[in-house]
Amino acid sequence: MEKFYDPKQVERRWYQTWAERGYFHASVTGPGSPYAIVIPPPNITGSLHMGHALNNTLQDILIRWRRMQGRNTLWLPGTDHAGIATQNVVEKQLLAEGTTRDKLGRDRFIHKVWEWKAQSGGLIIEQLKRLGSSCDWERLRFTMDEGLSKAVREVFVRLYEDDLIYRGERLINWCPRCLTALSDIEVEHEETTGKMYYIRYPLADDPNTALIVATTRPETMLADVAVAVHPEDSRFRHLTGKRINLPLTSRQIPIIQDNILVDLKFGTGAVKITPAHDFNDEAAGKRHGLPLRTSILDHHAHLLQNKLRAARVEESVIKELDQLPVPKARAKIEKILQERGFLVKLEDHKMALGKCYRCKTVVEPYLSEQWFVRIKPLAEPAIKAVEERSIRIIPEGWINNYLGWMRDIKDWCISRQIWWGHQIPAWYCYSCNKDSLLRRSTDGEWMIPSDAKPIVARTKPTVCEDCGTHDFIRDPDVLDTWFSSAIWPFSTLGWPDQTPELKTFYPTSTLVTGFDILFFWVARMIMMGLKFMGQVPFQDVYIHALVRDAEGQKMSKSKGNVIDPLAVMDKYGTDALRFTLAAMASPGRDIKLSEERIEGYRNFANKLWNAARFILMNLEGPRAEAPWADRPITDRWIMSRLHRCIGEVNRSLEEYRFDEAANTVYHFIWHEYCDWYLELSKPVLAEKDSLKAALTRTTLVESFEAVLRLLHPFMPFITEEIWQAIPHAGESIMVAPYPPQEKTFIDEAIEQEIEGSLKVIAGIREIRGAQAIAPSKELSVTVATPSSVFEQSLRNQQTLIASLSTAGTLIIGTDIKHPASAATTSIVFPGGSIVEVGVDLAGLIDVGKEKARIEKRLKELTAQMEQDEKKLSNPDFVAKVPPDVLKKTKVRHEECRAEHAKLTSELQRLRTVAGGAG
RNA sequence: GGGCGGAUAGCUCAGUUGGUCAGAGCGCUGCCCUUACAAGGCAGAGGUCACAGGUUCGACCCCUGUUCCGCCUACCA
Repeated sequence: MEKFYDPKQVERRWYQTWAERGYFHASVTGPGSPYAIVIPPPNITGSLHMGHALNNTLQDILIRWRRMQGRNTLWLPGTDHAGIATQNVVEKQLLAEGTTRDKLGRDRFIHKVWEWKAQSGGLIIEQLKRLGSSCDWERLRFTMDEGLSKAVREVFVRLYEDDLIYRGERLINWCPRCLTALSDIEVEHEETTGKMYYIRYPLADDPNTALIVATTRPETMLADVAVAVHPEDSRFRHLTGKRINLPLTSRQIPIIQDNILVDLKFGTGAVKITPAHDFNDEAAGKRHGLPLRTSILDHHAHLLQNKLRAARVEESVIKELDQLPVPKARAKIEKILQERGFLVKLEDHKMALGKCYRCKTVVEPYLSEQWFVRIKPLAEPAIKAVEERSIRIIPEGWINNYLGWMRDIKDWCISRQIWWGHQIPAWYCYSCNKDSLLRRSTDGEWMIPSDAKPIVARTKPTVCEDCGTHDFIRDPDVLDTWFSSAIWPFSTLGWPDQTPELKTFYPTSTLVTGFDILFFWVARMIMMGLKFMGQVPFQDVYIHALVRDAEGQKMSKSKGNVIDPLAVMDKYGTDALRFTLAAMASPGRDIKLSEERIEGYRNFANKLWNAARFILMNLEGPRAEAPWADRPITDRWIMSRLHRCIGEVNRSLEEYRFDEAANTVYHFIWHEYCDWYLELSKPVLAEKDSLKAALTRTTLVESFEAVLRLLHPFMPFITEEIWQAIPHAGESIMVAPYPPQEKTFIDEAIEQEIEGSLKVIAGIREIRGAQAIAPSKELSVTVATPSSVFEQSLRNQQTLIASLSTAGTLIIGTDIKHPASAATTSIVFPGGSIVEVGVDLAGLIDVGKEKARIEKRLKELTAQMEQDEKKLSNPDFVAKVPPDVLKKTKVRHEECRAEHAKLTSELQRLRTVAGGAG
């Protein structure tokens, strides 16, 4: 074995072996109670980033842990077609090839996307494999594969039949670059500084009087239908009902009162109402029965001549604005208003601009025909499920977040004006609608008029019930990508068919995801699961943090602060990356990832590797079995410690405390198993042919083998590699049992005895450190203790202590006098029963250093004693404190006093020595 | 505007129902290439737990306020 662990070849080899042996596959008839996780399907356009790495590491830890526990474990993988994102990617590629999707036409474009998917869409899957993900690849699903598409149509039709889906003309968020509608949550708000325009609106009957209206989007004024003032605003009360000459148009609009839209304390107190361009205005317009004047924009967010004309904008203005995109139109309007004296004031204004979450283009509220899910009836049971804890959300802080959003949920716009996705299963009779049917100029798609009657069906209808003809056109829109994601937990298991998979694995056990898609995905899965399966889709939702860079910034390509998990895996190994992510996954806190931390856990892997080397080197001799009570005490000690560790790791994992579990096992392996147990075993093993050595060889194997199993979910590769090299039962650690805590191994008395000895060893080393005495220098050491029990236990471990502290002679006793001649030193362990360790330094001692050390310790002791005295003299403390705390305090106080006394006399003596010398 | 979370060692973060919890990793200092490991060992230095009040016998922990910093959300035109 090499001195350094080399992950590269190990990882590839073992992953392949596991896959070949079918360990990843879950059978519906498999033994054990089912444990299932459906993967949050990564986009086919995706490449593994740290978020994926974290998300899938945590899932794999759970999966491997449960699988080893003997559960019938399924991790169902898949990918998402990612409508807009994928379409954007392929469009970019087309552009490079000198063509566009419009030139290609719908069918050929979609064909292109499938081609792209076949070529590049599997990348993320290969990357997940590199991470060690033990998914059941035989069950790999894609949101647009046949079965899932069928499920999507089924869900759509049923929702429509239940009147939970409707079509209508609404104001929606429109991305002028992607040319599609977006749902509310697909709009990201970003604080930006814009301008606030103050515009004069002259009264119709008194042009010298005017209302000043404030707006951030002056171009929309051309579509104003009214101006609102607050009913309690005395400034304007007399104007209510009067009309205004809308500047730059030949229209007159009314002044009305509205107490919802208008905030008395904000702006000028007068608000323009533009229902076609603003969500609040739309609502206000509805309240007052105002006309819903159509938008002045086209779908590229360009101002359009004929629409402006319909709004009765002056021809000269139309000429200047025609075909201008919004930002330019805004500048132009500003100029025109300025010239004509309508612009009274202009100031900077902070506001939250809505942007497309896919392409960051500023979205425009846009009036158009869309499909919606009537969401309230679906949300109610989903709220209840979480309130009643049928679904646990972990950490619980997210529950309120979820409930708040669900209670205030708005209808879900599910139609998208793109091509890549599930086309809406709605058809329209051609002959019934032919008079109003138009083709869109850009891509030639049909524009379905709002009064057209949709026929929603699982398959294309054959005959029109109204006119008997057979020609149908299909609704050109596709569904929001999240529509198919919403049914992922059951569509992937074969629904709508009643498959054995569905029966065995639904509801799934745990969902592991980031909070960024709590609303996009989790909430909708809960709604759909309850609606179509009548059961929650998962029992637990574990929500993990975001991975950020060392400065706490969200990692993104544009910021250039991305730590690439693949590069990390190359450099440090997959196990190191996985362990880092697990150890840092504290609930409710973002992960600020730094390379140093990963390096630290790479070192940990190497530590384990070298422990394995040590053990393998020592397996030469015979191994013996013996009743547990006859094993060497150090062996019994480490097994006791191991089983405590096992208990904690299991408990932490039950609570989704990946960080605790990882830190516990890390600390145990490095600082107990390696630092102490392997060192303690050395003197035992040195007696090559002894029974003790033979027994310890057995324990070495047994304990280490269990340690590897304990660690396997976190570091699957290195544990398998080592496990295969040491004596073991079974064909792979992946399918070996996860160690359960066995209480019979836990022995409090032995732990105390060994740990007391360890403290003595540490004490002797400390003196070496303080006095700069080489570890190899043999010392003669005197240990004094007032406790005969402890004395006995130290005597039992005398050889061990001497060996690990390089004490040539070691004297242990209850009441030993200091050797009269030599300068000696002593050390006392707070809380332990040792009162003094005297070390005969045979003239090596540096008196000055020693005095400083003792003086410092005396200061600490004094402080502690004062504090305890205060407590103990306080009657309230004595009366109210729990007895064990009181007892501990008293004991500590006594110990402090004793130590203080000893050290004081020690110091006195040193002064004499020093004085004598000087 | 509302909501949530954070402020603990030089850096990144843990800290279980208030009482041996002031901790880890990295970094730093000293001594060690001791046949598992220098990607290592042993030892050490380093913190008024953001600030100010309060509750309590006792507060990093609970309450109130303040100051910074994140994030989510929202109709301030």
